[in-house]
Amino acid sequence: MQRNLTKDEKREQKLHVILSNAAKEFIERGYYKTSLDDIARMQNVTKPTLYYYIKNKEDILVKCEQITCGKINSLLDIVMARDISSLDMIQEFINEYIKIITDDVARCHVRHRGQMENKELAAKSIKNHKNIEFRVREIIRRGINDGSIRDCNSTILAILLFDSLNGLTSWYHSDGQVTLDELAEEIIALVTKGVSGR
Amino acid sequence: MQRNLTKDEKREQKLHVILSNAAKEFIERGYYKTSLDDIARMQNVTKPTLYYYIKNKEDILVKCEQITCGKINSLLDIVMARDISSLDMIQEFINEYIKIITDDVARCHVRHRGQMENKELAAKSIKNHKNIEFRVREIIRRGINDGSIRDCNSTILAILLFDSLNGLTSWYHSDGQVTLDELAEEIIALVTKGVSGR
DNA sequence: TAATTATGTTACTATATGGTAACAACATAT
DNA sequence: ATATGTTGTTACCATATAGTAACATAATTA
Repeated sequence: MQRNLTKDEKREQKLHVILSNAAKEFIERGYYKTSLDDIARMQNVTKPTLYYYIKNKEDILVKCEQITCGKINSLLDIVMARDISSLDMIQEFINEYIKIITDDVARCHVRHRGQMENKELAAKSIKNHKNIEFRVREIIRRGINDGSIRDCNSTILAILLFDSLNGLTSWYHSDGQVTLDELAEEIIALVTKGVSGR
Repeated sequence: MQRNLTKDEKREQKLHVILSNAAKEFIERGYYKTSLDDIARMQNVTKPTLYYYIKNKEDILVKCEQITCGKINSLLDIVMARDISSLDMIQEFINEYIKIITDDVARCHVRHRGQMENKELAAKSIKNHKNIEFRVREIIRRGINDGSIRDCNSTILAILLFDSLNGLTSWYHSDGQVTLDELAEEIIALVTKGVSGR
């Protein structure tokens, strides 16, 4: 048995359910094809009730983003603090990033990042991602300096890395044939060694 | 001076203008935020006029897809017919694919692929892409056999390759600092050699 | 020139849906 | 017990917009 939840914890929990359900639906049917009525129905409540937990429809995207970017930045904090080569940092990052990103809320964020109708929110969203990309670029740059990473365009590399990692969100499902570990291994091999035969 | 266009050529041309404009707007503002009235206004016509060129709004996505997939499949025909190693085929493919994909109509297709509301159209769209992916996988498989490509999971590799290439559509703009050739070079280096320092 | 077809327009309908106001019931704290 | 804040409801509005019908006109063909 779980101890009784406080009022705030309950609220938090309900918000999380709303976000998960909405995220899943946004991914499967699209943001505009999923109405607030649909989302409310999934919680067995009515639309106005949602407004106790979210400011408006777009706020769902914002909240998904906050949660996901929070996780990614924490991961970067941890990885960058470790006493390992930059190449190893990248590998470690890939390993954990995959785990973070294959979750409905994160998927939803990746798919809708920077697409808010509210210009300010959209700008903030893009900035959020750029910041994460910048931090990874920083690791790459250090790697080029310490020799663990081949001399290359760190900007392009960072982008390509994120494109392939984020691409996972649209095809990887945990119930498929490929496990997360296999996947991570394959990606890391590709990133480090490339595909060349000899 | 250009010779006079036939009726059908004119029609074709107008359709192309509609598709380009719509594609650009769908990318920038989103499919649902761009109304048919908006698109019509760009051509200085009214909404009903569009219906002489397209069946309905979704048909714009379908037509963008047909054009783009046509180009990609032709490219694959050419590349696969050449008498070069499979690794070289992949390199050649990347080189040309980048040129195809950095165009508004292709961008629009990439962004909206498989997202039609009409289930049949969506299924056909996914199939279209899967077929292209399959052909690239076939090149990879041959490459593993002939030794030009390292032993790896061809399915995952094909997907990752397309994810990073298609990712270009959301950040690469020809007016930026990176030229298409530099970009292709960097991607090919990454794919073949990876990033490892030594 | 007459007839037909392609291309365009104005005006409209049907429908969906984000958001809100007003009200109800419940839990909690004093 | 009573007051207060929280969480929920029903009913509604405003607005957007895909698609169509009916009509007008230009262009092409017979």
